[in-house]
Amino acid sequence: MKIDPHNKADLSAQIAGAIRDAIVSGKLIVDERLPSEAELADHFSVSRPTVREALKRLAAQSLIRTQRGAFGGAFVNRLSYPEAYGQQITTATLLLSMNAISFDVACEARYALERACTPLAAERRTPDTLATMRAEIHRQAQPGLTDEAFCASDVAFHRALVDSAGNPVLSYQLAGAVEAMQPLMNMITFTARSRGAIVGFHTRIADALERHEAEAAQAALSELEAYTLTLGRDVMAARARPKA
Amino acid sequence: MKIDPHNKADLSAQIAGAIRDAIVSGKLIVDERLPSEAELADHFSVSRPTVREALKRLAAQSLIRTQRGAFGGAFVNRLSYPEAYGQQITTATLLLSMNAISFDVACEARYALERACTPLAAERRTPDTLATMRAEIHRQAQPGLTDEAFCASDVAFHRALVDSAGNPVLSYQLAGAVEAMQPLMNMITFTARSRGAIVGFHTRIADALERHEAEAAQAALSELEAYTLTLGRDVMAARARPKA
DNA sequence: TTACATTTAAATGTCTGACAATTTGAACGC
DNA sequence: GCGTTCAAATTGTCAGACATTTAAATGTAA
Repeated sequence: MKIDPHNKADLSAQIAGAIRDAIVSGKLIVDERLPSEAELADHFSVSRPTVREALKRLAAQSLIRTQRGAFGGAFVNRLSYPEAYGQQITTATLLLSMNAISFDVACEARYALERACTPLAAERRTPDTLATMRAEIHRQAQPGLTDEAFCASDVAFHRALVDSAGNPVLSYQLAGAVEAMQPLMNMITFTARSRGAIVGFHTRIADALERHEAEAAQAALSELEAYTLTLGRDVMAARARPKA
Repeated sequence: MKIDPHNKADLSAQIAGAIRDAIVSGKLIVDERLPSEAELADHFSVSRPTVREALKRLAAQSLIRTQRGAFGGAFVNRLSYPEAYGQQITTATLLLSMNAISFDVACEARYALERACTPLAAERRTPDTLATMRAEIHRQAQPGLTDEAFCASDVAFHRALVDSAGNPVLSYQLAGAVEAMQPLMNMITFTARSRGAIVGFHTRIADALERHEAEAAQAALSELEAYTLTLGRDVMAARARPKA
């Protein structure tokens, strides 16, 4: 593990990069203890605060965890699904909110990804994931639900749909896409009429999955996409002419 | 922006969280300058090194960027696609390598996601993305290519396929899934025979996209998935009985 | 007036040294 | 043998200082 003495970038960034490379390449393995901060400072010929800044960078990416006390130190962290989910969602949310992604593009991506796991979901859906979907549908039919709560339930329904595919890698990948859409969806005002329509689509999807009918589920999903798109466009149009 | 004085977690983590929340919630907007390190230290009643550790955490997630000199400081960073790609790929790669994801599960997820963008790719593929795919196919047919180079070209082909869909959100989501598979794919020894078969599938996919035939492309993709799966299983089986 | 060189101030980057807090293992006494 | 105490190692935090970089402000000459 070496750093370039002629590089004029931040030392802490260089050191973090060197350690990150060692982890990604497998030179440092899971749960292995890194040298102490003092030893790292000595090794890289920098001061301890600089080493600490580098370690904090790695900790922010969940690459290491630290423990205080004797025989404590920094350890290579096994990246868990929940940690990866969290980072995925933060990144995806910011990417969408900061880059003027159109509602149409985000919607298209989301439903394309969901349709991708529908065949697997139709094959493998469990009583458990079906029950989750039914419960969320029931919640969505309750009157007096705020728009935010309706949206949150919508996200929960779609996550259950994704989880039905029984593939953790897919679940991980789609968690970001589905959750990141929520702020955009929250801008929509769901009237009683549109809620009814959405609950109808959700019911059709759940029914199709229960009967192992992938194509019917995909069809309902596509119709839901088209409907969501019209709702979103209405909102955008209303925003474009605020004089009304 | 406040921190809990009774929380016994690291101060730098708390401060980073407070600033992150302010960014994600929109209280701090893109390109806005944060207070100087000295001001932040004063605001949170901590020392400057502690503030710096917090800022390095945020920098590691590309949430802020820093500039030296007068009128420099920390600025809220617009998360760009390349930055998001990079984080996505690092996270996905580690998730796969550290969690004993089976080749089958990873493969299934990858091809499911790719099939999801095939209909869009068939509709929108450009001469540019088609040319990229053809060039990679040509490279893959060269004799004397190392397994690693063949794999890299394979990834480039599939990225071109994904980019053909013309949806940056999809491209972003799938970058991680496709690239993260590379280390797993690198374990496969590609014989001349299997390379020929893969080039054949790739050619069928490119041809189908050129003719705007989504279903033919999906069919070729599914066959490629099945073929990849058998190659991977052979490798795993060979590893399971190393006495041979 | 304009163009260019110089100065200056503000900010981040880095270092040194110190102390606090936490955790573990080992020595000690019963 | 067992519980208690103590020492050592390590991270967490702080204070102050200096180095480096950058851009605005200032001064100077054509």
